[in-house]
Amino acid sequence: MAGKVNDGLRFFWGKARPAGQAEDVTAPTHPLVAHMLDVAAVAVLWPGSSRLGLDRRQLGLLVALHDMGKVTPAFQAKVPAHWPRQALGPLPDTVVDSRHDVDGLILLDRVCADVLAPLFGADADGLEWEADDKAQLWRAVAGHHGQPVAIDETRARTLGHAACAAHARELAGLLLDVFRPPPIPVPSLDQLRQLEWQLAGVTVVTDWIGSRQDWFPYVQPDDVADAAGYFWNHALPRAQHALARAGLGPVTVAPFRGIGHLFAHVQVPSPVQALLEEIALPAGPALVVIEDMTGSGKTEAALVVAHRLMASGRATGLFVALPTMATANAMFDRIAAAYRGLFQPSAHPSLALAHGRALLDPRFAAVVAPDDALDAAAVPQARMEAAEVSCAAWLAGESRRALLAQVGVGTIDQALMAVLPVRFATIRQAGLAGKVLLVDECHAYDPYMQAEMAALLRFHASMGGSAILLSATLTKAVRQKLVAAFRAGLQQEAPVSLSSTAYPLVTLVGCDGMTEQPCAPRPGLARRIAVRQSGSEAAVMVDVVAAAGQGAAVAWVRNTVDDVIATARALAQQGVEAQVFHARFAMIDRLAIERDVLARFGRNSMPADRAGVLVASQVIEQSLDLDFDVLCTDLAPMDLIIQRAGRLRRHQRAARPIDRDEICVLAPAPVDDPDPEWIRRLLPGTAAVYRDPALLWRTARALLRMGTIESPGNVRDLIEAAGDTSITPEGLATASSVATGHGLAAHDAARRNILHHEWGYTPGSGLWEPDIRTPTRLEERPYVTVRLGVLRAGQVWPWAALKDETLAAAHAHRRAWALSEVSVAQGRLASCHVAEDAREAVATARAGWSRWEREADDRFLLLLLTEVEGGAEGRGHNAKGHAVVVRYDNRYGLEVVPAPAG
DNA sequence: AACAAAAAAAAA
Repeated sequence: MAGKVNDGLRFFWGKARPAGQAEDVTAPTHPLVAHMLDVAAVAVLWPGSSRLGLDRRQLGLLVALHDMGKVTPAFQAKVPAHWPRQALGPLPDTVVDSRHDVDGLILLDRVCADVLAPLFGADADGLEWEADDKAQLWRAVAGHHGQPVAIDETRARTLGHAACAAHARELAGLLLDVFRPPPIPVPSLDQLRQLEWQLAGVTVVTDWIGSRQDWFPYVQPDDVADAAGYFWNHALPRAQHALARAGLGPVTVAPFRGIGHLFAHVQVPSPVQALLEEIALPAGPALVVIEDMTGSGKTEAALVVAHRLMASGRATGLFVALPTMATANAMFDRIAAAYRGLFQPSAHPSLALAHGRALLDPRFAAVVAPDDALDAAAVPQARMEAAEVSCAAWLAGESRRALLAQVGVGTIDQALMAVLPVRFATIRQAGLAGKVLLVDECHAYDPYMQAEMAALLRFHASMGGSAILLSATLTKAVRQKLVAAFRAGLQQEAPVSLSSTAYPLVTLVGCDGMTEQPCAPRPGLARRIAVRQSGSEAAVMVDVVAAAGQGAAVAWVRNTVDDVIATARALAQQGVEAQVFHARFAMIDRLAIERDVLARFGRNSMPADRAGVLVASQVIEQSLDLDFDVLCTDLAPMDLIIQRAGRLRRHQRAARPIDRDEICVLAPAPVDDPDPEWIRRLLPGTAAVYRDPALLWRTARALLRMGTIESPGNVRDLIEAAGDTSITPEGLATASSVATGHGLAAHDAARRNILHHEWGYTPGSGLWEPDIRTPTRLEERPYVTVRLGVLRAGQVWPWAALKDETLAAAHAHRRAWALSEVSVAQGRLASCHVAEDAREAVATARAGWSRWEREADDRFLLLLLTEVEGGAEGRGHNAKGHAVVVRYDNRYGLEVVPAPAG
């Protein structure tokens, strides 16, 4: 009879309740066979599985086999009380320890090879599966612990003769009998690579879902005596339920009916929006690059393309990637308002925010439904309809799972980790597979991240995915590189060369080539800003003071925090109380300043409040919608100067105290033959932050020559002129080439780190070593996270809890500490001093932190502050071991100064 | 000699 479990097999356990968990469940363990079938059932029903191109019976069998390694004594002895003596006799005194994922691969690939042979077919010419190719499928299902596994030949010889070999063969035969799959045809190499990566992802996703005890209650060994019966009558119904609860039930995409159906507020589409509503998209996976001015409605235009790609069956969901958590949070709000329009009204797609701090965002936390809320049967109809935006708790709980939601918004890092050899990269791949990958602000990346981006586009295209890139302007070189990466993923090695310098511009890329489509700018958005160079700090200071005297809204963007603070102090001496804004504040204070700055200088600011000076670091460069009458800035690379200039006269205003379309750039004169000290003499900090002085020099020179920044008129020319490395003055050549070298090294480092799709899911596809942590961003120098605390009544309180009482509650603990953080260069502060009598209180406070934060005590510092006039003070040591005083001032932020002697 | 902002970090 089909699917009858041989006597002993049902006693093998697959899951055991962790010690200490409630005993109110019927069984202490879950049979191995049951767990295998649970997970297989989830795989068969998971909508994402359809992309694999496998028959459900084939998929079910492959995924069921993922835990084959658990038949070994090594695994069964892990909980001696559950040792299956009915099958294996008494528990031996010693059992060799071994990993069940590695053992699983050996059992599948070697021990059970002949039993499982019927799964593999031959093609029309009688050509059969290569042994190595079969091994890849086994690797995909066996390597379900986050990274690919290799066969250990010594272990393979041992296992081949072990008693459990017979059990493994029986188990394989049993599962084969449950699923009775038709043979899988011989794949092309390309198909195989796609299949193995995707299979690896599906196995992990479904194993995570199928391992939830509350969705798959433990059963008794006798319940799996009829394995096929268990699969059909228990596993499948539970899997369907589980998928709905996880927020991964099937959803249907709505047909595209025009931009107005997605965004009620769009009455008249902008030219780029109108173009993208109509333009013919290339067949198959497509890359669409949209370059247009800020304020032109690029995001809406991108969602139009995304919807069209989805509606034409090329994708089932969307992931929006942004450069920062703050921009991701803001985008989450915008997408939340529109995403339901992508799907049929009856569908309940999940929308998730994916980044390290997602659950600290109150807007996301508010839409996280309890586990059962998405279970259609359990939720009253009224509530279903009311739930405009929702995300299952299971998805929301963790960033890797959040990527699985039908619509996701998050940091680019979350997507980049899909192409890095980090644990469970495959689940991130599974999350992105079948989605439109929308990358916003895609110019904002350094060489390391650019190389990762290229790798991501290539991998995504290899998996059949489409992508949309948004930017104000890309250099041609970057656009070329990203286009080439996508085409490489489509196996199109023939180079295409970009020619258009039009702006705005839409670039369309597909299997059959590339087209560039110029586009008109949105009417009324054109800008022309004059650029005035100022050669000394003092002169800028005079201008700022004068403008403040006239009641203007003035901003000075400085390149270092120390300069920001020093400038604000100098202004104060002249009677001008400037507001200070940079990132060296505790998060709670930074957010408060941000709110204040937005109220004063934002879109809805009142003329009476606007008079005043803001001295800020790069924090106001992007994403904050600020508007100043007068804008000064330290010299910076061209794209950043253009970004900063966008903060001048950004909004329509009736009257301005100073009414001039002009920015002032503090920069040394771009003389023809600058000496090596050219930038450092005037702006030493700037030289350290922006390492290529030639880039700064070309920026200053181009600005001076053109005299204006005109959008859309000359921004492309300005950026290309600043990036033209063929013009590098001799005096700056050395420093410039050092900087270029750093960039190349970073680029190379990324290329060494990334995963190679074409090598398949093997240990060799990347640096998978467990002790290597591959970062998504390179850190040029180490930073520590300083958490500010205050000792009161023998207890350490997070700084934030003193500022906001609601954060003092126990449940707000995590949030309170996160809001009390400041990031400081380790060179300045490496350790904090804790007085003898505060030691216990500090230890108690740290004990409440997450394991990661607790254990990395050289990276997560707790600084005890004592209140002093105007702020607070603490003590510590810098990286050289010198004693320092940390001053925290409510207006100026955190400063580290040498401790007074003695 | 001098240094922005930015992200990540537990398993099935």
